[in-house]
Amino acid sequence: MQRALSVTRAQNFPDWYQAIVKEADLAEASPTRGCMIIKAWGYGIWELIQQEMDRRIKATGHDNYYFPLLIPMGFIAKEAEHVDGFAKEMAVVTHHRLKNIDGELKPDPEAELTEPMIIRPTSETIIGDAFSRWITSYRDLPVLLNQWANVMRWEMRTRLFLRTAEFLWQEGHTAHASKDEAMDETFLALELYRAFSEEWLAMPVIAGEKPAHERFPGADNTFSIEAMMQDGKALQAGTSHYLGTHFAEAQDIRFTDKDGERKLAHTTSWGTSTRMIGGVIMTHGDDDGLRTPPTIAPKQIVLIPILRDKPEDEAVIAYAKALGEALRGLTAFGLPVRAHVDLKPGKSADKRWDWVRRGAPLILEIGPRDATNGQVSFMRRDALREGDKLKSHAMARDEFVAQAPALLAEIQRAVFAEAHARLHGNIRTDITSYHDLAAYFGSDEDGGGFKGWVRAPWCRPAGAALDAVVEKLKALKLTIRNAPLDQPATFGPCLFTGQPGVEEILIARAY
RNA sequence: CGGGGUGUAGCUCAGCCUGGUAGAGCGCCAGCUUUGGGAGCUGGAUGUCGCGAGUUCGAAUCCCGCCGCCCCGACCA
Repeated sequence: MQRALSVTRAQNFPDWYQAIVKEADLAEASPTRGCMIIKAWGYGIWELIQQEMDRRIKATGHDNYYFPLLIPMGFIAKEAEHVDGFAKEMAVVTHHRLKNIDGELKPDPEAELTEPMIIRPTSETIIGDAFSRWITSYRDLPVLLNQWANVMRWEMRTRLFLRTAEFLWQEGHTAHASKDEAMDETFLALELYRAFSEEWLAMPVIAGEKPAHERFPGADNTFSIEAMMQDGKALQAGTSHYLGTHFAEAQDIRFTDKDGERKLAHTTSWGTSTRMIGGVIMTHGDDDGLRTPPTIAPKQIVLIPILRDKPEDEAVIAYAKALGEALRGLTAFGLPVRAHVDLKPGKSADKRWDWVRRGAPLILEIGPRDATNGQVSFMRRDALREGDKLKSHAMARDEFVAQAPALLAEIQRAVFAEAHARLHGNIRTDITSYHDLAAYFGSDEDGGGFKGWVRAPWCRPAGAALDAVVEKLKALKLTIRNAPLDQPATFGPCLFTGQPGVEEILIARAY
């Protein structure tokens, strides 16, 4: 069977991922190492993610701010764990002028900065500095802010959307009078991400707390949402941190409480990034390209007029334009329907495959017969084929217009249901020992195939005992993703030690 | 940053071992044919062979250095 992509998932999942990013016109590598050029379809998806995420962030009482890209180097040094976590991947700005030296353009040695700047890898330090000036009284709290920005981390190995040196994200930063309040905020953000991911990206996730060794540098608690990709690997799609008073101590974020005492503020931070697009690709993509969930499809309904250089072309174009106009007058997911008439010159078959690869949810092919009979021929991208053939539906024009929002909602439900079944059908709870874990994940060489996740109790060891567990998992290329928020009342024995378990964790291969 | 691979037309790649005029398929352009679905025929255009230095009468090919990308590892809130 001829597929719209050059590689199938079964042949080679990483190659398939690269093919879809390129062939669905999402992004490409740039001349700048590790950084990507996000193209129209990919950036359009990001804008729709931003729009709805921003709405939800504001609806929970946060305001947007903007802080500088460059951070004085001294700032990053203030919180010890934070430095350790980020020092290795920092881009540093050291000069403010170039000079032509012997025909070569070089940083001017005479223009070296007295204090180098780092390009923000995250903004805790520069926002903490502002907090220390803004917060003096309990009346100033809580501070609830968010920032949309680009950040840079000098990653050793990059993959488009999943891990790039520069990426786009939102970072929420808040300061509170008490630990309880800050913890509530941390969970609020986590729940916002869970709901957003499932409702808007149609990407089911499991929210939980990261184990100690996976915490954000400088956090007391780190929580994540984890999604399952079609190869069984886990993808961390959002994180939320309770930072305790670490940054408050390091940056002197103090306030006078009602009782007249000077107290340290409790801070949080939380973020989601363009990485979510990578998650959407590996959740909803198929061998014909992306199946973009209608909520985030830059064009939800694409109309392709079938033209043949004949007089009747004009009527076909007029019919398609009028239909597009009618569709744009509708509302879906609380927003105007995004319908597009593709009038670019070119063969209609090529145009159709372009939209199949990008994953426009509804693809309409409007020919002379449709125009004459007042009909619509359309394909649902989520259920593109019947057997080897493309499945085309026919419907009266007015009925289609009446049905379009419901169809989009149905597609959204369908892609979510598929992903939901995959996630919840592939978490094994019957693996109770490291031996069984190794038997399950260790059998790769004999063609292993799809491996899901394992959910099992553990005794939550610390120190050297935790290191030993991490090593054992590493031998199987496994990581602990998180301890899901919903925990049972009682626990079986620890998967690793056989001692009494204290919580259940998810174990998986991960991106 | 370590090990391996790789870089030749817009894309996928051959040519490199054994130095001697830069190739194929797809795509692109033109013409004709076709027309409810990834069309056919004919003709055409397109290359600093990743970059730099070297050996040679002559380098895509051999030597050295550098860079990008891919895989594995390390690293990765």
